[in-house]
Amino acid sequence: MPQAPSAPALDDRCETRHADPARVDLIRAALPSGETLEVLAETFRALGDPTRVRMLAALSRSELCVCDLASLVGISESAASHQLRLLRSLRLVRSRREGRMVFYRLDDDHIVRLLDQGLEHAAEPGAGREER
Amino acid sequence: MPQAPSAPALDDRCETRHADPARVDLIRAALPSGETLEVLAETFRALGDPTRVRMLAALSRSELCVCDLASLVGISESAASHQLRLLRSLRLVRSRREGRMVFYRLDDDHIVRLLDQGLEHAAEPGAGREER
DNA sequence: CTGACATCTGAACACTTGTTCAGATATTCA
DNA sequence: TGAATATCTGAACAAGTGTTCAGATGTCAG
Repeated sequence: MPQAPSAPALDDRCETRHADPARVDLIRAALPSGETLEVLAETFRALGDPTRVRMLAALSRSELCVCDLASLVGISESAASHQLRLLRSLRLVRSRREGRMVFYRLDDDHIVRLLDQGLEHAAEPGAGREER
Repeated sequence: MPQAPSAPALDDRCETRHADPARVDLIRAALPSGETLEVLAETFRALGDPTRVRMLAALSRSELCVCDLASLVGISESAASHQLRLLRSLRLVRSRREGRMVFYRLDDDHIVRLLDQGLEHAAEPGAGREER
């Protein structure tokens, strides 16, 4: 941890002023790797769509096939299949074929906890987009 | 669980066949309200951006001002301000003015848990976009 | 008040995203 | 095999998103 020996700071921006850059560097170093953060964001983004979150909420109740899922959330089976492929690629859901049908369920309890945690926040008093 | 009394099912789609519609209706009824799911999705979507998730991860370590946050994640201060407004409107961060500077921090422990939960999933062996 | 600084804001742009559509694949039954 | 069902897939379009840019607001020092 260098502690800014002399450095009159040629570039006298705020970052080199009040909150010394050393602290910023420390925080930067403590952050998860860029790749991990990328995966994290990708996962959250998958949860960040009304259609998909409905599908996942439904799947947290019961295993379901594509067409039931589609009718449940009110989209075409094609659209559902596209979404399920995304969710599957991120290991949020898992598929199981039975005859001509494919049943989907949440991949693990992790996802349930994630949904519940989010619901807790969403259900908080005065949640949801309050300007200023 | 009712067991599909008669119902020859005029509309012989899959939804009325194997997984009886009654079960689907039960699940639909058990889902959180549409508005809650909307807020939930909006919250997750806010977390679903690499820039924002970096900002939040940084804020989980320390309170920071806009320009430190901007330099930390490598975007302009204007862009940071835009993102912070979004995060603030969703109650994910909270601001505090001190002189000309504005410091941001996570709104509550909820957010930390949400991030940690997501990180746990993202850090899982073989996480992150595996095709098929 | 004036100048400097930190942050905020609206408009506009390139880029991404979710859906639809048409058709392909896979499985069952006659 | 051939028809029917359930799901999957690629291309393409409309809608939404994050950034940049220029300028506005609010705060402090002189």
